[in-house]
Amino acid sequence: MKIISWNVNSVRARIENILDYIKETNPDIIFLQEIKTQNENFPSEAFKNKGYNSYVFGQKSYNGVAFLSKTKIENIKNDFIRDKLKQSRIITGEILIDKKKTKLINIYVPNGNPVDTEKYEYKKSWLTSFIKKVKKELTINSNLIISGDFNIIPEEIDVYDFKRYENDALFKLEIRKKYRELINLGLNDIYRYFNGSKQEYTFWDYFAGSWQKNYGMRIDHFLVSSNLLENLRSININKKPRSKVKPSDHTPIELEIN
DNA sequence: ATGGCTGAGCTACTCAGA
Repeated sequence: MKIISWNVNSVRARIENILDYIKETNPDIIFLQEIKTQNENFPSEAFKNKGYNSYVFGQKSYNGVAFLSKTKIENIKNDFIRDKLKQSRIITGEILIDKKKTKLINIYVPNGNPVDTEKYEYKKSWLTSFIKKVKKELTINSNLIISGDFNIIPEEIDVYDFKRYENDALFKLEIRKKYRELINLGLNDIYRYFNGSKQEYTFWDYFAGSWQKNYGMRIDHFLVSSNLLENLRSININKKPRSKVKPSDHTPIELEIN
């Protein structure tokens, strides 16, 4: 099955692009982030018409995450961690992969900039709570797929010019160490797992011709527990949606697993 | 290069993103 993660930067502003993408790619499950709408305004009908169920944890104006899925996702929850600011940043559910009960965790990690503000503190405490909960989760379920917009550049090769980002909330060592902590729980960065030292990005700023100059960064990830490695087939960053008219600033990553 | 786009909410302009 094909599982996709995409920060769409508003599901309503992006609806045509998303429907085109679905038609071209035919994914089984999509993890959406930054839907920027409340549940009642989510375009569930448009997705229903294409054969997808919607599972939404929305919020007015900002944030918001959702699953789209051709088949039912069980045990949908939005209380994986207690969010101090009550922002809609995690939705979880369960599916079967190769008869293994697998937990899907769709996340939109706080950006954290500027670093000398409470926004940065929020990102750190959010990540600390998240790591703690993932660790606990792994004691009861060894089949996890965590994906979404992590707002973390894991290593120097994951950004066009790392020196520019050394004091940025996406690349500060303190934040990258949180990512490593997560990995060290027994999770695998699947893009790296398949691609060695290849340099590809999932995000390009709207301004200053970042896309045209390929001034990007890899901040959207798939982390998969070791127990599921044998089921992985491929991973792909699909740059096509970023090249279209009225694009999101992020592009989808596509995981093939069965 | 701490903001030069973009979106939401709203109908003038702020907040947020990365």
